[in-house]
Amino acid sequence: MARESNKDPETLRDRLVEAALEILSAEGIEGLTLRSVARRVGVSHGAPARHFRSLSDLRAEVAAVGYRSLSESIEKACAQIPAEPSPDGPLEGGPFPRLPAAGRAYLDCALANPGLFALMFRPGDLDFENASLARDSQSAFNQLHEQVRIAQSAGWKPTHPSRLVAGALWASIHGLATLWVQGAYQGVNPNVSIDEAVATSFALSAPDPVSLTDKENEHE
Amino acid sequence: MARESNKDPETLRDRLVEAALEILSAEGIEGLTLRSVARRVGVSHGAPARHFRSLSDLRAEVAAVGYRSLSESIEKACAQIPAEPSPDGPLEGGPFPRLPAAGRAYLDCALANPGLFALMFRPGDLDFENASLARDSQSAFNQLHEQVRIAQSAGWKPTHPSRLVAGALWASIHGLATLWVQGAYQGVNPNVSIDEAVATSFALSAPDPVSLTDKENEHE
DNA sequence: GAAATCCAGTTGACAGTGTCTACAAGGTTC
DNA sequence: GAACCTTGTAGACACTGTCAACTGGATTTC
Repeated sequence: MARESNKDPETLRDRLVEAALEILSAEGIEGLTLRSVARRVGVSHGAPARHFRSLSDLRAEVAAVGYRSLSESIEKACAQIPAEPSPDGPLEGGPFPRLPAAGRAYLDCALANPGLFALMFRPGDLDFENASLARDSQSAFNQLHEQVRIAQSAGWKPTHPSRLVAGALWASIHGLATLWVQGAYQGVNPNVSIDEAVATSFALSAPDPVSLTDKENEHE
Repeated sequence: MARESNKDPETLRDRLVEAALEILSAEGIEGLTLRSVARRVGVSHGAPARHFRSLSDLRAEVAAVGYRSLSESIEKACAQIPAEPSPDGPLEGGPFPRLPAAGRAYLDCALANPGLFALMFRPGDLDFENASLARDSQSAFNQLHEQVRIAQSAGWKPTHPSRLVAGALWASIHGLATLWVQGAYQGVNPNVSIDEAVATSFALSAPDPVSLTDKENEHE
């Protein structure tokens, strides 16, 4: 969505958001200030005020870019898995592996840019009562929700409301991403790889294709 | 552990930590500064430097208090449930309900003091490579880990490493607490109560006493 | 007992921050 | 051409963390 450096006459507003993303990636969330953004772009410290009412306003804008990017990553990850279950069984395709794929994409986004992820979800930084922010963050959730609905229509946890199931899965993977990014998980559970951690989360809460089909292929 | 206002000749260090907790509770994490703490205690702005090398140092100390309080709450919640399964079935007592109880206690701590919870787990604020901090945060996790071991010894997910299962459960409840405290969950999933949300999380990932015993009492 | 030392808190300074106001330059509109 | 609006500049203000110099009192040492 965010076409980058296509058009040369980029507006200052766009350049400020771009600079903010670069700062988040390079220095983390602590380095993101209105003045550092202005410095990076090469304008005076008061210039950003023409485009963002406050620092919170800039943060919300950058977070929105992050939400869109997250949503696209999840969509792409799901699309790489065939929509129809493959003849080799549900492990190879279909709706069930799409849920772990979506979760893995979520996690990869957080690990790839911890600063941006922190900005998007750090308590106290953003005001989720802001309507625009709520709308932007909704899209990624809807991706997950859609996959949950498909899995439920195929027989997984069909009696639980899909929105609640999607919320629980989101919380599960989000919690792991948060704890991992800040090092809290590694602090209490050292020598565990992120792959092992996420696999265990999936094993506990995501639909298990094997158990769903264990009447057909019990020993696989 | 933190005996409050027992001894009158409290040290300034203790009073600073106490003031920091009050500020977190009243104004949230944004209001916590070295100077605001000094003001509340009634000392000069430079006084805290005698007891804390930096603002991060004060934050770590306050977070440690939060970890201890969290650990005690979990312990207390578990202790209220009989250790031996009751004759009415596993729902009424024994190790399995202790896991949801621990999770619920964790969540209640976050909801009761969002500012302190944010301080304890906000990415970028704390350095979990700090040995003391890691040790303090370990205790609450160990509570959960112990309950997982008990549940596993009773037959729940016995093949998964207990540390990984405990980590996954922690991530699940921690994610819900984080998303709820900052309003992100409500933003995408309005009109859902925290009770419904947490019940769904438990239904997905926590051990289900009913399914474990459904050979005896299938329709309950 | 006097002197030296140390500790805890004060005070002032500095650079950095967000935000506000006044201002200037350039384009647009009537 | 004049009025106006937009956009960026420049300076000020209050706030922050951090540092160094200082002060007063308690403690230690001779």
